[in-house]
Amino acid sequence: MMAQQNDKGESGAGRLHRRMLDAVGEAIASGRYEPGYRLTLDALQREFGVSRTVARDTMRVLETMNLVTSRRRVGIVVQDPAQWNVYDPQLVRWRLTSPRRDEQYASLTELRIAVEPLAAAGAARRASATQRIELTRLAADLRRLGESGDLDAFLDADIAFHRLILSSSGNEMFAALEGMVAEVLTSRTRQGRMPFHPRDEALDAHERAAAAIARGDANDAEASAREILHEVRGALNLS
Amino acid sequence: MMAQQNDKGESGAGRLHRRMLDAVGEAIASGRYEPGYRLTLDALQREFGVSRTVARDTMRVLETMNLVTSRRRVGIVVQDPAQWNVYDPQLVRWRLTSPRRDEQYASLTELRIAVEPLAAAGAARRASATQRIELTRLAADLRRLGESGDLDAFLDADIAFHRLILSSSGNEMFAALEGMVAEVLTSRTRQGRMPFHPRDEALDAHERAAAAIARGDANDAEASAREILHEVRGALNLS
DNA sequence: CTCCCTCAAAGATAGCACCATTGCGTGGGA
DNA sequence: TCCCACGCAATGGTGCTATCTTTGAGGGAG
Repeated sequence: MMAQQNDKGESGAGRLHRRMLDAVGEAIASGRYEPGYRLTLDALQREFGVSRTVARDTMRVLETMNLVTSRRRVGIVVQDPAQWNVYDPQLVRWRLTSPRRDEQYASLTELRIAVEPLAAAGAARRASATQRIELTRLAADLRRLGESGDLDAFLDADIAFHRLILSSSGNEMFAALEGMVAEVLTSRTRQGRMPFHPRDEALDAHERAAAAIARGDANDAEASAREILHEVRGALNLS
Repeated sequence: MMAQQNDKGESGAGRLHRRMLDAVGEAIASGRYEPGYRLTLDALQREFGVSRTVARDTMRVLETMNLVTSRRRVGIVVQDPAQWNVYDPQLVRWRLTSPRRDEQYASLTELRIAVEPLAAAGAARRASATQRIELTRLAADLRRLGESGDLDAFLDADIAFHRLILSSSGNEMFAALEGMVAEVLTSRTRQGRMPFHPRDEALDAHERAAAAIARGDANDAEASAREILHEVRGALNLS
């Protein structure tokens, strides 16, 4: 009867609950809604001009990410960051586009340093034949693109290289970090945060890692991956 | 008209959507609903005797975990495991109580091996004074309980020890793995999967790690943590 | 006769409004 | 001080409309 004043009129059309989710999620992730801040469904549906259904769905999703808890009579309470489900890719994205992006970047980089060497070792043991070949090809591409100076193409190849190591590691927990690594690498280049001129050592290490994985040498693969990440280490204020 | 035959009658009362979530989530995680299997809201609300609202909420949550996608006209489709949000603690739990628990256990253990050494190094740099003291105390407890043979108490202390390292690492991505580590350690003991008689080397390594963290020696902390995890490595069929 | 294109109907989610129930925190009264 | 009633806010339910998109039927062209 007098329902839809908003869904078709908006550019986004469908997925209007996605817009609300992004808005609220980003607000919490960025700290604009502090821990302890109380929301109510009523306020939310008025603020976003949506129905109770959509507001409820949205809050339910944020609840499973542990961004909020909802209790009767008290409302929807923003939780302490320590409780958050920080591996949720959506939350990672929100945090990477917020003022606190630097913390997030540092944490993710440290996680990369932890995971990628073992992922490389796993790949050396468990990658398929085609994955090994593809990895070798990508290492060669990296060499070529690095020397040609095409940073965008280099970034793409670099992402593909690291993704492939993770996904062929045979460990789905590692593979699930694909998107995170892509995000971090992209962010690194885009921001010039880590002045980016691929050094010979790095290119060598990529090739050595690819070769080690190709011939199934887990130890060397792990060591080479560690070397790849060595320069990254400098970006964090540790060691 | 024929609505609530179940919510009050059940012991759980409130959170009836939690029960449905667990049921469907566990079914998907265990592979009982294979990738590509199509659910519909109608079928779900009939199967679980819930209303559309609850069914929708539930599916929305599963959707943000990437366990399913819901497309118009086609229904709700179970996604490929590669897409799953495997770091969601809820999903971890479902997978650990499913027939495929062994894969999950192996993956998580490998992740521990990757993360804990770096977490220990981080703790050596960034732990608070009280955390360092507590860690030393826990290491001593472990020695005592290990020698006394009280496996349950040992498990509790072991969990506390590893949790504390993760949470004092200063990296919230590491800290978020607390629950996972607790789950893995518990599972290890409960199943006798890894025959558990704390060896002297392990107890020594725990004490060395605690001492290294206490005095801020990141390198030694990392090495000691690696040593702690060394015996765990044998449980996986790698290296 | 067959193939392809178009278009309409069907089936399913997306979303809305409104309603009853249930916890539970707070403040007023004994 | 303690207890209880009141009201707020979430939980869960019902029925409806809008919209999308798949699928299949029908018709025209080769």
